[in-house]
Amino acid sequence: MTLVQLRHLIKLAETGSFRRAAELSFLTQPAFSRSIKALEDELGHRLFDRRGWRSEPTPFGEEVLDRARRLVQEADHLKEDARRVQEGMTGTIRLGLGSGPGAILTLPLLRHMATHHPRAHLELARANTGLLTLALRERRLDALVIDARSLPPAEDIEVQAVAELRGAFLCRPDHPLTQRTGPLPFGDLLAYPLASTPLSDEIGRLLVERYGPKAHLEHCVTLRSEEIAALVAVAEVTDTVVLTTRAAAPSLVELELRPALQANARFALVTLSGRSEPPLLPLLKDLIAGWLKS
Amino acid sequence: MTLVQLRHLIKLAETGSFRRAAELSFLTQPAFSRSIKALEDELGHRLFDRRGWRSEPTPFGEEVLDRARRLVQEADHLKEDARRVQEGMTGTIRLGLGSGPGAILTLPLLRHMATHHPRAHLELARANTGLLTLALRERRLDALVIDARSLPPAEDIEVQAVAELRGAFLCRPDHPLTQRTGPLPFGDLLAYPLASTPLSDEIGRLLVERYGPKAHLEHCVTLRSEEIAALVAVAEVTDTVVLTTRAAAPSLVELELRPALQANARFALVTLSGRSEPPLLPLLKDLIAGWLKS
DNA sequence: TAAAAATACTCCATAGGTATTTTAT
DNA sequence: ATAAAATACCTATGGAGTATTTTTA
Repeated sequence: MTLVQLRHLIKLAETGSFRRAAELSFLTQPAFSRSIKALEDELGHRLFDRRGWRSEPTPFGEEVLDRARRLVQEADHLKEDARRVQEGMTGTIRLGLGSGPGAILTLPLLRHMATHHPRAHLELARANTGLLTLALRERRLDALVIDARSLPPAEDIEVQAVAELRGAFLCRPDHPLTQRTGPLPFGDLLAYPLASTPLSDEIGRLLVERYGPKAHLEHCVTLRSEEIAALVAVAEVTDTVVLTTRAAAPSLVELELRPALQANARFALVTLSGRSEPPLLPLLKDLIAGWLKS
Repeated sequence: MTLVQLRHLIKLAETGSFRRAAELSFLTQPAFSRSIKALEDELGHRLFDRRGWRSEPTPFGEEVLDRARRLVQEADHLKEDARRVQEGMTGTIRLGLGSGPGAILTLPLLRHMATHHPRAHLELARANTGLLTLALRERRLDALVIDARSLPPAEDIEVQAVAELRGAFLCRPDHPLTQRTGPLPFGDLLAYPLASTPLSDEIGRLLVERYGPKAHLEHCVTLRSEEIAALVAVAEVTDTVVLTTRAAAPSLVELELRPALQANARFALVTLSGRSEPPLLPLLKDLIAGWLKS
């Protein structure tokens, strides 16, 4: 029993004639007849009553036809969807987002897919690097967007840089510190709450190196959460200063320090090496890179 | 895209190895690899990542696998059900029953199918001969069981005799007429209500011929309904005499007349000529013939 | 009798086998 | 270094074409 035979049976039911159905199937009449006969032999019953001018399905044929139509239609859907996946119109992608990328990308990603790819499935997971890489290795996720600095190098993992985002100390526009002119010394920040996500050791060392032992993360950070959006919301209504990427907090303003912070987040796309990427991934990669470039 | 290719893909997913999956598919490894490759080419994507020791589906492959499993399973079900139809274990049959056959056969038919063929679909329709033959011609029914006498001969219709049932005048066991000894003259019946279904002209003529003008149907039948069961029910609780087949009224007793009635119902199986019969029909035919013979 | 389907035969395309190379761990 | 998958090449089976017969309205 092949899909081709089932298609022939359906064409035959549509036309009621072997000759005509053969034409529509781009076959000669004998070849078509043999195809039907092979199906009848395999199923053990006559499927069509040959009645000269117009043939018609046997009762058994009617039952087979019902199921054949469903089967063939599902096969067509499979092919059709494969074509659509090819063109990025549909498909499934499960993306893990680290803290920073989550804050910046969640909304634009959801919005873009909803408007431009309504038939595509996007699944977002927000978690820390450790959980995300675990999920990636277990094939629960297809790719991650995280800060490359938080990722321990590994053989089985592939990292593609996506964008470098400047880190900064941010506060609300009418914050007392914004009244001051010229770059601030780091010590002046310490009068206010300092909020940040859990940062990598690398950033910690850089801060101490630049601003002295007072800048030790354990010491100076008073509010810590993985939820950047929450930290930013707090900074909007209090005197809290937030250490994060500029892009994650469009409502806040940047504080100029002396010396300048010059610490960047290196957003990267992380995938399992040796595994083909889902068809939608290149599209998302371009999108994200485009957004973060500006 | 063929069902065979989809089966191969599924085997591959089960084993994670081309070599092993090839074995299980009774193919050599190169042949198997080509089958997968052909599918990949047709769908436009790699379905499996070849990773030496153990291969695994690509994200796209996972999506295809889901649908492939459903498709193949449905195909298997189709074949399996065809086999079951072959063996009379399942299938659908739509049977039309005339008045007499309906009264006698409805219950036994339903009971037998329910107990011996629980997976088979039986659809019964009770109506008069005209409506039944119409439904048969429109393929709304597969076969009829009716009294052959009520059926006008036609080219496109095939009639197989099933059984001849003796017609009789029947009444309840303690009916006044049963007290009398010896055969009754027809006139004695006229003191009581006479019930019957609408009978054919042939029977009408036979009655007049045998018992005189008083036996004209229009004249002597006081209760007429297509529902034999209802007529019998009435005869059980009143002095009504019923003219019908012996088998339709097991609770009643037969009245002996002089001359004897000697009118038979000729139950027949009616099908459309030139149309294959449903696989279940021969079974039903044998059943019915068996029941009516006794 | 005329149109449709089945049969007889021939041929070729495609699926499968064997031998070998390439790839990945 | 070793096992697995891909490639190259060859073979054969089954599906398709042409010519013809059989069937049915």
